[in-house]
This record gives sequence, structure tokens and C-alpha cells, in this order.
Amino acid sequence: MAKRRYWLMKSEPGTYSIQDLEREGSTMWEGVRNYQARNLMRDECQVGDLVLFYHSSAKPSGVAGLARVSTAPYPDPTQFEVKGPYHDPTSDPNDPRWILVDVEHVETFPEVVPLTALKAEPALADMLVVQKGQRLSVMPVDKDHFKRVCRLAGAKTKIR
DNA sequence: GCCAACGTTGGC
DNA sequence: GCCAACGTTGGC
Repeated sequence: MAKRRYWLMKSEPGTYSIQDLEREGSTMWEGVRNYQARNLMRDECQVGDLVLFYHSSAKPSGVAGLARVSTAPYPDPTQFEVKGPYHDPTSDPNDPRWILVDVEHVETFPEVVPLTALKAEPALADMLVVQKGQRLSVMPVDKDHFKRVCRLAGAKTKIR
């Protein structure tokens, strides 16, 4: 089986937006508290993998730009920040439960590609993010779907 | 704000 | 192991 190379990661722009990532250059993808999403970051993400940066609960919700996985997986430090929003008192420091990767900014799209546009595209009918009830905050994306979204966005980045 | 979908928890 | 209750996500 070929390694996965393409991802979609969701963030509420009020919490962390593509503009925040552009300003900072890179960030820890912190606060993921879902086992399936964690397993993908822990077991599947590789340095260099490309990421669709998705704005959720936004106006409009949609793909706002591109990022790239920039580190190997490591424990999410926010799980041990007692006063932080992502504290997990049941996580053992000697065997941390929550794992993350860093992502770096690649490109901010001129305009968000709204979810409605993804749903309107027949070639994207099988894409996970357009499926009903799909709540994973980190999800794999087929290369063909990734390229299609980049084309819809008028992306500068070329996908080989 | 509503609510459908889905994950987690905990009683049994 | 079942499943009801509850919490969260996220589109609308």
C-alpha cells in the first residue's frame, strides 16, 4: 500500500486561521482529542506531506490554503498544561496519550474554496470532507482530489 | 440557535 | 458486551 501523502486539517479560524499560520510560519497542530485523528498523525503523517487547511464553522467554511507537515509526530504538550483548554488529566506523562505534528505555511488561497463548491464538483463526490456527518479534524485526501481542490483554488503550488 | 451525526462513558 | 445518556462537532 502506498503511503498517504495528502491530508485535510480543520481549524476554526477564530481559534487559528490560515492567516495566523502565514504570519507565524509554522505551528503545532495542538488540541486534537480524537483517537482516529491522533492515529493518523501518529502513524501516517510524514514530513513533507501536503495539507489542505480547512476553516470550519466559518463564513464560509472551506479550504483556505495549503500547509505542509514539517515534523515527525511527538507528544502534544498542551495535554499537560493544567490550566489550558486542552488539558487531559488522565494522560500519563510517561506514556502521553495525544500526539501531534507541526505544519508549516505553504500558500494562502486568494479566496476560500467553500464547502458548497466542493460539494458542487462531481469529481469530489467521494471526498471525505463532503460526506455527511464527517467530523474528523485530520483526514486523508486522495491525490486526485487534492489536485482538483488546488485547481479550483487557483493555487500557485504545483502538485507533482 | 438548532439539530444530525457520531464518539465516549458508564451502568448493568 | 450492550446500549442509553451525554458531549462535541460543525453545517445550516
